[in-house]
Amino acid sequence: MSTATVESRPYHHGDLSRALIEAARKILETDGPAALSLRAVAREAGVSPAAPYHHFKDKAELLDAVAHEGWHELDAALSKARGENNAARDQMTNLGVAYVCFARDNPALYRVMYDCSRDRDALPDQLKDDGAYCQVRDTIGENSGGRATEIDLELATIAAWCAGHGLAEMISFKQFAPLKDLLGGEEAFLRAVFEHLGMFAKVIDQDPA
Amino acid sequence: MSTATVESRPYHHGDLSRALIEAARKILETDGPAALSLRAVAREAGVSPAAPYHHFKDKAELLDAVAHEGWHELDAALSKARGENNAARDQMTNLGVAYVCFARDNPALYRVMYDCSRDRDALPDQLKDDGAYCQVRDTIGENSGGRATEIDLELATIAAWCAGHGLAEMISFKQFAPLKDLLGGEEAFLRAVFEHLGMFAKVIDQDPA
DNA sequence: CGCCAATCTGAACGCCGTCAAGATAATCTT
DNA sequence: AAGATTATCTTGACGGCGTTCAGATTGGCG
Repeated sequence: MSTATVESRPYHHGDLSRALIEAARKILETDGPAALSLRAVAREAGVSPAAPYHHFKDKAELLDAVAHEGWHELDAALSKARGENNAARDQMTNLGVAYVCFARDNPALYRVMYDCSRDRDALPDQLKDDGAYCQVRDTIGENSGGRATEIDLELATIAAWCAGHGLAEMISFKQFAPLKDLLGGEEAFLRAVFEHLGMFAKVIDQDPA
Repeated sequence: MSTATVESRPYHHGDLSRALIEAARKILETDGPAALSLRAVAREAGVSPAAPYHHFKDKAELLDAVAHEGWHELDAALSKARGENNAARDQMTNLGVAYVCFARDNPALYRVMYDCSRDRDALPDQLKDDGAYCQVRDTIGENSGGRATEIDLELATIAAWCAGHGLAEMISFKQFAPLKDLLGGEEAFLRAVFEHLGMFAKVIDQDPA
């Protein structure tokens, strides 16, 4: 109930673009990024290797579409984390933890997202207009006691984003395993790291706990 | 004076392993990671496509060797930055800036370094014994007023490393260009971001400037 | 119904990583 | 010094990849 369009290959297939994207995501989850070839995607969707070229000019363009979905889902994950609101620094830590957990739970998708960004030397513009990036900025803004300039806000957001991404890329590294155990699990480890960043100290009200 | 062993192909070539590594690095610098195929490396070194298999069991093993050199050079870059010593927070910022500048100046090499790490879900162990990683830890340790537990030190190092890596991967993103101009250049931008991390607040003496 | 444009297939190109068989040269043994 | 052993390199092949192109098929529109 999942592989290809087994049921009597329709004439023109209906919606190949969507089917290709879903096939790509399935391969990503199942076999990882290394197994994600255009030919494999076409195979999984039940079409010939050349068929995708009528919907995407490139392999890269297909991956872009997959990445686009990924950014949307990351956005949703951060929204959810922001819904459960705590105060100031905790709220930022929660956001960071949610970000890294998304990357940990969708490693292949996360990799595709950033591979696409690297290839164009930029994060997708959508992020800055109403996406995950501005959720971080808004959260920082809401918690800065009004004493944050526009530039400080931007810099703090960049700092937060970079820290989150760096941790996201390393969270599964085996060297951290002993520390995770020591601190009582992966999420506790994440919180501890984020707190050691002394994150956004310049912008967010500090409670000297 | 650089391409292959043009001078009368010697019988057995002498030191192919080294030649292959250098060929790989040259291709990386010249044409980027996408052009780095084993066959291209062999071509550049002036040998047949199968020759490398007598020195590396895999393409991955060749890349490992290249990455190994990269980590060594990063180590050297951080050492140099640590030599020009300033006080506490500045010293840490300098280390971070040096790290990101290394990545910016050797983008393809840096990518190979982390690609190898990702494939094995771990940073090279050498880093923790006497490499770049422990330079960061030592610097933090030296500047913590003695009130840093072993665990705090480790967490602060991880936090610093992740932040550096995240920034290193994004430093060339076009969205940051306006901010760089506004702050008077890329290095000023880097310093500003690092300072907004409020980095290592838990561990390093804070001067309330 | 007939035509056009969109969609899909089949076969091909050049590239890739890798391997097995054979040639060649350095090294070791005596 | 000569022969045997081993390390090194080449040739040729395999399957898989991204991509293209000519031709078949089909849906939509007049």
